[in-house]
Amino acid sequence: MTRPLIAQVVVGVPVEGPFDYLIPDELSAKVAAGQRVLVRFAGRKRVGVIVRLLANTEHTGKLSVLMNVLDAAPVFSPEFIRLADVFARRFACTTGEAFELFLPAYLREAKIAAVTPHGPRAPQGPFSVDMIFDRGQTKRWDILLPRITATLREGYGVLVLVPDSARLADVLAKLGPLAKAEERVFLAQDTPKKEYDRWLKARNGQARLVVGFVSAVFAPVQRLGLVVVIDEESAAYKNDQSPFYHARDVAFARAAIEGCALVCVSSAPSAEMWHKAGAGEASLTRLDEALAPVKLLDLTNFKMKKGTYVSPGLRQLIETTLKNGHKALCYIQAARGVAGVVAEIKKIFSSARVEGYDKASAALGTDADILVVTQAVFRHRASFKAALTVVLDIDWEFHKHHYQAAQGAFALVQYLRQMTQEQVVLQTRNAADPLLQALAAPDPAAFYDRELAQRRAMELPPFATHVTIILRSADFELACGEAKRLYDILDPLRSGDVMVLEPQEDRAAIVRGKFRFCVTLQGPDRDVVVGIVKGALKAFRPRKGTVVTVNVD
DNA sequence: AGCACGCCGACT
DNA sequence: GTCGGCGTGCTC
Repeated sequence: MTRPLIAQVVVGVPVEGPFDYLIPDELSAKVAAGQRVLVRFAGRKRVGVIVRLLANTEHTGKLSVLMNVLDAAPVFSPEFIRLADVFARRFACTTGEAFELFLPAYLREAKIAAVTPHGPRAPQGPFSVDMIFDRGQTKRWDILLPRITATLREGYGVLVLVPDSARLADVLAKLGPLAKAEERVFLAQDTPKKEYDRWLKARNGQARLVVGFVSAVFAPVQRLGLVVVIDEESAAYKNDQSPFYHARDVAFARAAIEGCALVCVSSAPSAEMWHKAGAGEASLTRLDEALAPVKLLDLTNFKMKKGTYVSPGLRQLIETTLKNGHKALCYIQAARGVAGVVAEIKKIFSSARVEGYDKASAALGTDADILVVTQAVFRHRASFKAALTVVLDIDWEFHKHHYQAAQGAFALVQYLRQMTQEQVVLQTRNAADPLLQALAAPDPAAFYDRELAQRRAMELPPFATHVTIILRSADFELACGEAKRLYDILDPLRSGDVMVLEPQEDRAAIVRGKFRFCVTLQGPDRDVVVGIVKGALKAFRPRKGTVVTVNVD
């Protein structure tokens, strides 16, 4: 092959590219796909990434010349170049923006990365997906630890994702000596230099076991042999800003590209993963464990004072529990606040020790007879147990108006069961709801079957893709008008099975003083729906003062 | 995204 | 007259 003269480069801007650059003689020995380069783009210097080298260009205008090759070796492996491509199509951004996301902040600027060349490619293969459904929290490690150990022993790298710092502590404790020697934890709140140092240790093959949060899914672990996603169903895996990627989905794509194993672990698998298992796209391993039974406490015939939660039925249950010298745990949504419930319960059970526990609490009052808690209690999921657990208002969880609400309520109940010895009671005014009954059924498959049937009927994920385009502005009229204007561009683009929903206020209508409107598209084929959105956004230029973001599923 | 170009209103 | 607002086009 003749010496490549052209480097195709992508940069972190919302235009797809790639852009062709001439390779000057003095740089010809250093250019390679995956290299970071310095280019002049639209009149100013930018850091870009070479995606391919070509012998000639198809671009008719005059070409600019590569200014510099930044690093001694490519920062990105061929697998990462493919991941950027897949990521951009999946989450509706450009390849250049994907590369920027993959890099630690320190390397988004023209600093030099002390990277060593990639080793020869030797996939661990084959690509496989396992869903471990561990109803408790301990048996999973009988599978995970040997797998992680074996993968490391064979000379392959391991990436473990955890949703939050409580899980991180649990996981590091379980990994024990393995973690001491080799783990590298990626923390978002690190300084750029520290984040870069850790990134570099993975990239240069010194850290072969990496444990981290959402964005650690991009950690450049070398010779990747195993990706583990702990508590796969956690909402924390969804990136909360644009691009709104889901770390589990990225892990899936990454394992497929690298040709390695993906293991998802959960006590309450997402409906998406349960569906994948049913469709043969993942193996399902069920680790059964006896858990406290779940009962519905029907409030239909009780008139309760507004803002109170203790029904006569619940009062009896708690009395019995206290009489037996046992503890009761009352779960309330954080937004309602624990203080009011603590006051109500103290009034009823004047001789009992009642304590609240939420995000702000220093310690869990383990001596209390009755604990009123929010989701913050799951920091103690592995250690604390009560005889009786009550979800004071399961309907609030169950009827949040987004499609993962029932899934979230199911997970909540499963976690609470792990902390309960005798029974979990759900107070409800919808005791006849078949999905809620399925949620309380002894066999978890009952819940998934019904939930997935409903999602199929309503054309919700995983049976369809939903893409929401959010327009935000400090000016209400502007945000509203822009949403309407975007809708008018999208509407004629829809094909037979793609629906475009009328513009409406976003679920979070005002965030930090910005009004939010959204336009939602849905359709059975993700590539088609995302393609339409990308096409429309190319033609749509938001007016000054409005920001557009895209959220896939 | 970010920049240049170009067209209209209100100021020394 | 011309300064500067922002709509529009373009980036190898």
